[in-house]
Amino acid sequence: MTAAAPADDRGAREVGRRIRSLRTERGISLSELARLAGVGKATLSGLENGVRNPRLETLYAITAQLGVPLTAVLSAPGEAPTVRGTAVGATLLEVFDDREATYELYRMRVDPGPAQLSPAHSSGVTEHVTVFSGVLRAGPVDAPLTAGPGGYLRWTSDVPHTYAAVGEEEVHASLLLRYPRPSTPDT
Amino acid sequence: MTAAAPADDRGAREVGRRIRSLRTERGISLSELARLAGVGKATLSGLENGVRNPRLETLYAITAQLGVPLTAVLSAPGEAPTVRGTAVGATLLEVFDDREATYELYRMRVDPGPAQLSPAHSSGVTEHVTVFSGVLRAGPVDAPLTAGPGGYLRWTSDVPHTYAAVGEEEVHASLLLRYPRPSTPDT
DNA sequence: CCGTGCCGTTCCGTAAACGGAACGGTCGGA
DNA sequence: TCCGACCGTTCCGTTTACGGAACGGCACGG
Repeated sequence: MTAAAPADDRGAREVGRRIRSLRTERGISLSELARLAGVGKATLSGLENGVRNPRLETLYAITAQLGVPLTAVLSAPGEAPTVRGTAVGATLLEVFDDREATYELYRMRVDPGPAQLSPAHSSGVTEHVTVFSGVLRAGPVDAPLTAGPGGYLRWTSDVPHTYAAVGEEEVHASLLLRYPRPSTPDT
Repeated sequence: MTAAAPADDRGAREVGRRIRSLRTERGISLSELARLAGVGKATLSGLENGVRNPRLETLYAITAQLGVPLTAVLSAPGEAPTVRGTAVGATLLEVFDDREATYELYRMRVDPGPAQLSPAHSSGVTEHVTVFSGVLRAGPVDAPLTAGPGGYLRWTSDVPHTYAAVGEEEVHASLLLRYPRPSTPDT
């Protein structure tokens, strides 16, 4: 199938896949979601299969019913990685400032191949990684840790550390950097 | 029918306003942007004035020409919480689809006060929380876990679970939901 | 003073997304 | 075994966003 996809602007297909994922996660049928969202079954079917260019209104009705913002189903393909290295690409998703620390939340991708080294950060900085797919080997260069899908790694990054994908599959993960605030500058 | 505004799903108007802003910021005319993006002037005009429900494809062509991601003209960042309960508010930051599982990454805030209960999810779903600030008590109702700033919690959420802020400080955290894929529907 | 060029809007025929109905397939109970 | 309910896909007439062309308005130059 899909020999000649009628309307694949290579974004529509991914959007469809995400919607289908969100729907099946919730355990509801296509028919039911279509009814709840007030759209036709044909519309939703074609949308999930990536054979339609949905109107914004349609997407909005569906994502609202799924309880997610529009941005959650729209791929950000042209998005330039914030950090880029030989093997690691990371996109900054959010920054959170607290009195005690600053957090930076990244989506990280590690390509197969040689490990990438990262210099030591300032004292007290910790890194938290949750692996989505692939197998990641990361941590201090002298004592790296390994985690597969769903796994969690944490280390203090005040020493040089390394990232590497184990095997041929590229690794997707969330990376959280925690920078403790050196002192509390009163406002 | 056709009240005054034919197509104001209160999103289309804002989208149009943002596009017009981005265009005028760059000092280019409507006609020129339409030509560069490969869309008709009528299309862009109607879109900026919020009298059309654009197709995803159209929006993509225009935002690409403006050099901004699609998300830039849709919902503003820091939008209303996606999930809202008595004590917990969460915003979906990203969805990641893997062959084995789907991940949803949220920014979560838990207000002080009574704990909020969450029903059981389907089997195999795990929740991963990294606390930014405050002290969080969360997990299965019969065996909740506790973590402070920088701490990490993980539990399987196929049983009813609870979230609560310990003390008077509101809790900020990242929440990662992992939904194992029940089966492999596509090729 | 009027022609020229570009602006943004409006008109109009066409292409495509839309909703409703019909279809084949699967599951569970009588 | 049969029947009914529901699933997701496909067909089809309707609605509507689409691009091209024509329009009025404004600024500049001859």
